[in-house]
Amino acid sequence: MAERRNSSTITDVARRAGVSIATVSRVLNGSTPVIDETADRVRVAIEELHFKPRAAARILASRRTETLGLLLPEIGESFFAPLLRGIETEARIAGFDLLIHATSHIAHASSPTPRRSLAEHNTDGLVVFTQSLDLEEIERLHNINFPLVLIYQNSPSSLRIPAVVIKNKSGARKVVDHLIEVHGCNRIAFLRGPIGNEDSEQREQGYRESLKHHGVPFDSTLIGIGGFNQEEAQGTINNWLKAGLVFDAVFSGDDDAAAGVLLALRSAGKRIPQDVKVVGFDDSPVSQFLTPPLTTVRAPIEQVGREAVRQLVRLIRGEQAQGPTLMRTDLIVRESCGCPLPAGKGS
Amino acid sequence: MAERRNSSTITDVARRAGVSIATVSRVLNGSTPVIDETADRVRVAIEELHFKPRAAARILASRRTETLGLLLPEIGESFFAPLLRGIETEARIAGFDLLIHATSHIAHASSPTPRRSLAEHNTDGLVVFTQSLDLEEIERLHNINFPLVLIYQNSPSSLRIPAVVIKNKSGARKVVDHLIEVHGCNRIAFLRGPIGNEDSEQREQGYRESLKHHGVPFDSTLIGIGGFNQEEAQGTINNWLKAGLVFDAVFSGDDDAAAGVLLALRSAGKRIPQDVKVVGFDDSPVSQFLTPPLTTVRAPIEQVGREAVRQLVRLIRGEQAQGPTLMRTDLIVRESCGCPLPAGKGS
DNA sequence: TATAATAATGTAAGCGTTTTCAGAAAGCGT
DNA sequence: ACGCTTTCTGAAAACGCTTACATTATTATA
Repeated sequence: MAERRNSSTITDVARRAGVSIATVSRVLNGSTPVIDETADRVRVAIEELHFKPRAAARILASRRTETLGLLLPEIGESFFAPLLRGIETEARIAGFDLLIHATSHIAHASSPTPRRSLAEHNTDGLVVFTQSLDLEEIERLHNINFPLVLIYQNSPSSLRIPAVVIKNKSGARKVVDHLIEVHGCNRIAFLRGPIGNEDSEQREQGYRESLKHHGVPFDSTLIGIGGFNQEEAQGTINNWLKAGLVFDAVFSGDDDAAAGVLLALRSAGKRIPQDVKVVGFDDSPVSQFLTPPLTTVRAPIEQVGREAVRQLVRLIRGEQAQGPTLMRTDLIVRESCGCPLPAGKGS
Repeated sequence: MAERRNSSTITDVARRAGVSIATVSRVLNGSTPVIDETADRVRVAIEELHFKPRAAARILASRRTETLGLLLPEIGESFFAPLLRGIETEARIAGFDLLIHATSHIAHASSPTPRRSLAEHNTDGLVVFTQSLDLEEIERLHNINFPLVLIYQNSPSSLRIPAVVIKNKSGARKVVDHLIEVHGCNRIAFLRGPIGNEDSEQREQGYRESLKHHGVPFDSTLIGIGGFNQEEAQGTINNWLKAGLVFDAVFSGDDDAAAGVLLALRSAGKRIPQDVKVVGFDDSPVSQFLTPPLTTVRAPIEQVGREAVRQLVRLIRGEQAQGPTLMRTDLIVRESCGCPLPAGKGS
């Protein structure tokens, strides 16, 4: 590789400005007052030499990385962009860098072990998405007092790690209530997310509660696998249709899966919402573009990201940890549930 | 903040294994052969002490960061997830970490200067998305021989920086040809992307070429702003409709914008494709869910990400730089252009 | 005016690795 | 048994910063 080791260091700057490296460091960090005139000389020298402090040296000396880590099981579809946008924005505001690891492929990848663990010494704190880190490791990190914020996942009750989660149960409750109360559905299918996923479980609870509250019998054959993705949901609906299962509505665990439901239903000649009503969860960007526009539950994805980082930064700064933060949800009524098109939308 | 500085260092491991730190480093990196028995002792010690090497110390000593940077103007919608997935996957395979900076908010954010520049000393190389870094800085980095790969943007001709780009012109050409040849359109509007965006310009070229080739007159009033996002596109179409502009098709610069076009058209009571045909570009995940499913040009977004990282890694390893890599596109015919639904899709 | 307090700067000791260099041990041909 | 490689290992010097502490210059106080 061609050489490029010529770049200047703090020593060069100090020499050129006629001060000690400590003073340069001070104007760099504002850690101690420096006489204006001196500081200016230093700034000029920095400018002239195009000096950029090495992050590694800084980190090593200060023992602060100024970097946050984001752990994800995988980089999902519609859900992912707003989440990352929230996280990146807030991290930037707080002056932190962002390191991203999708952990899923670690297991079955060619590389034997992840070389760096994206924790402890490489970041000041971690935003941990559900199912991206096993409980054992979460415990270990928490026990050594490493700042951690969980998102879309509650803390194990013994640990009290701050968590930012969606009000899944009440959200699910709202949308299923709507299906029953407004549209008179009584054979409502539910499409689960990945196994072990908390969101999915809580949404199922809301679904069951709503059923119970309205005296609609629960039928376990109406619970299917959606996997929180389009393909699996599509497959499940196809199978059901083939098997002749009867249902008048589908509550899909998330919007990506709802897209699959719509696809499967339509290609089987079912009309939505006349034959089957469909609702989702998340109000991800796709949902308004689906056919018909999807009735869903708005979960403030970007806000979850921002709030998580805010809490993480507080933790890093040594402030008190918070309990779980519950983000509210809103029912977004569009057309896939059978409600009429809102009036007055034409230009 | 509570203490957690107790974690072990290479010195602790060396002492426990009864070797020098140099030897520990060697078994850590495999840089020099170490007798099996000794190596095992070291490995045991590492295990027992839960030793994790500090990345910062490593970077400082080795002058390699093992980190790649991704520079983006902003974290967009449907486009973004596949791109990042490609980049992250390939980076992981090559053993690099990934640092992400969205540069847009730097300009108008509260923080005066970005604290760290995500270049030179903080990463081994950079994947640079269009409009995320100004030409001056690109030149500077290239001149000091810093590994750089451009995506969705060609290298300034004087510089010869490797770039991974989409065959925009031929892609646009294909889809506009289709509109003219198959559907007989002759008042085709084009919705531009952000100003200065190369993709947009090349797509416009393809559009113009197709018009010219078929003898369809070019009308500059049919060129509008789409901004590569839903909102702007929606606004433009609304304005056109209000102004009574006549067009029989819209070629939207990208799929996000196409979604906006569809929304605006529909809310004005236009039928698609009967009244107006609509086509997009990218084949982003939403496009198949739009109403009607969007005819578009498939651009291999995830592949762009992967290829960019592969080239970047080669550059970092000191191999020869490549010229621009053009990724092929395919016309994806769905229904929004007026083509009939493909047969045999029912289950 | 002498002296204590205060403010600005410099000195130098780390931070935890990698890596160069040199030394010790072991193998080998003669 | 002798030197000559060939392996493996250790000592110690970087890497480029931050920061505790020492020093000097300045001002306030008696």
